Amino acid sequence: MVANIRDVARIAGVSVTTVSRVLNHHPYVQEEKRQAVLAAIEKSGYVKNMNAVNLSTGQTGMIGVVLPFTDHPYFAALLKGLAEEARAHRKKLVLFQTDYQADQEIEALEMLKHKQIDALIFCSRSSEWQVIKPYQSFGPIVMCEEIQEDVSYTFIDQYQVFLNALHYLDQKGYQQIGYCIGRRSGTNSQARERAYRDFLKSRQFPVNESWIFENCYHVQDGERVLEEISVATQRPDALLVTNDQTAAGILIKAQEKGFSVPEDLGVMGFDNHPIAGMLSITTIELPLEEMGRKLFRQSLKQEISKEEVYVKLVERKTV
Amino acid sequence: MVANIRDVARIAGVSVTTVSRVLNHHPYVQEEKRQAVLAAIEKSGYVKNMNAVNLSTGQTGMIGVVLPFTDHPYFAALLKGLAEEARAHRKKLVLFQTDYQADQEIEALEMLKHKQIDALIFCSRSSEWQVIKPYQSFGPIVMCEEIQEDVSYTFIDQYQVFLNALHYLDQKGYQQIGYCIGRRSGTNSQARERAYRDFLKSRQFPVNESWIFENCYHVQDGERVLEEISVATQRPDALLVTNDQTAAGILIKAQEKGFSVPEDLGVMGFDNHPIAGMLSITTIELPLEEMGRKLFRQSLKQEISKEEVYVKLVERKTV
DNA sequence: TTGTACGCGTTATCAA
DNA sequence: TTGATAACGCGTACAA
Repeated sequence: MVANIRDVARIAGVSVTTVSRVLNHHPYVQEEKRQAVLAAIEKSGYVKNMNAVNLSTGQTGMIGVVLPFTDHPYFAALLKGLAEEARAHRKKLVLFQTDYQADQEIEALEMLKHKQIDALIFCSRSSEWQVIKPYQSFGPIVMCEEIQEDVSYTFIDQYQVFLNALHYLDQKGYQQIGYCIGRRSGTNSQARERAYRDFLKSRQFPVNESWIFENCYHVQDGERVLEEISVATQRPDALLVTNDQTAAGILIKAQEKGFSVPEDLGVMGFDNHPIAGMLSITTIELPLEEMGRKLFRQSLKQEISKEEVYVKLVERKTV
Repeated sequence: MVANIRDVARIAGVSVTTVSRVLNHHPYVQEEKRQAVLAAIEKSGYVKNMNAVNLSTGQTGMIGVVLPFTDHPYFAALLKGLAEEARAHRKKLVLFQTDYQADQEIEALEMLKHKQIDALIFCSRSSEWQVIKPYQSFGPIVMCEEIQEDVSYTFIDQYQVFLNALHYLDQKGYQQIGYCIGRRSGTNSQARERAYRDFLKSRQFPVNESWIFENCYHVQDGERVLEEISVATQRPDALLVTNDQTAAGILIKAQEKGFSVPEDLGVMGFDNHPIAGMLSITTIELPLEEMGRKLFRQSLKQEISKEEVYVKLVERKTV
């Protein structure tokens, strides 16, 4: 019933090659035969089976994207940039929402190996580099972190950015600085932690492990952080908060609890998400969509490249 | 260089059929030969090419998802549910971020036609049903709206929900009610508009076209709405706002402009996004993740089904 | 400019 | 339990 290229050829009275040429807009085909083929396609209800094309060419036009969640503004913004660029290149994105589960990352890598996707972009990862590395032989792999390995990536100099932010808080007179972060592991987080510890040491500021708050992603996490602070005996006087959602939660709860910001507590966010504007949060703007676009372009190239993007301090009212 | 199933067969001294059986964990294969095949796979560095499998089976294990943006909380939540269920079924999602461009929807439909994806889920659409309809013969298509056609969908009874919300505002004494919406077109939006007009007529409330605000998706849109209201000669005393982001923008700006909510202006949001909790917005909670999960399950079935999900009023302080 | 014939790598069928 | 062989549908040298 369903016609294939051979049926079309038969009906049109030409060879499959000619049909293929018409299909792919190749030159070297008489207008007359072209029309005959087109008519045969119409008549037979022929539909191209891309799986056969993929098998023959060894490509699928699909690029995999690994990220923990899509419902967090950070990753949503990254994804937006990726999707824009993918559309511009007429490629499609296959989503791997991992929830930071390594097995989902492996599935993505396996799909690269099995030629279901042409390349793979990691917006974040749980797996060790050593497990990812061998898959590079199956296609381009792109990371979103500064990693000292032979792989393409787009990065922000997290160490320097964090250090600058700390200096800024220092300048404003804060001396008991803590920070909120998603997870402690991950190259980006560890660069931040190094910056933090180096800074405290250089300034001889007090170190208090309980001023490092983990699992901070959403508004609720920020509320939790302020709850903890409010009952602590030793309180930080400023927080570096690695996303604006958490910063927002902190502010909301601070108001509730009667903490005044920035007097009792300085709060510096990251991302410059619209919520930061709403609540007048001083924040560090990250060019997430641009990162997404760069990441995508890197996934198209065989050559390894390293791209840096830069942040911008947005001064508002919480520091 | 790269080994295929025939190479493996040759090395193991068996037929390709036997290799295929081992690969697919079929019974009917001697342990001895099994081991030989496994050894041959190891030795040859054999990697399965899924495109060949897809060609042979006519399936890809990929499901397409069409949505305008991924960086809006409404669609992000839907996508989260979809992704969860996809993972549970070991399927992958292919993303079509359309920005409401019909041509992107066509591309998705064409991929279904060309067997690149097994099914297609529309979270929203710009195309006429008539253009989508013929593609149903190529695989399951699932919609996220109540549409009187022979197609699967998961829906909220938008007419009734909007009507209930309007009655609630009425009960609270508001009489000059307007509303904010994303776009006027779309089944869901039109059901809401019908509810709105029917309600006003039944109550003989004034109709004022300028109280219908379009293009409301983000916080900034809400700010814009309140700017407009503040300079209007005839002001609404309450707004139904079809997403919490816009509602939040309205509140922020209202505070700036010295409008008091709910006294001067009642605001009722939709979604029950975390931001609604933060700003104590009275809102109608939509079970978006559940919708995503249902939509995904429908995409796996050939039979057409219609699934309803239900909303919940969350009373807070803006009405 | 056109056609033949083979390659792509797997699964399915059917006979042994 | 195993194997030979035919699909699956398209792209493309190479020959004409």
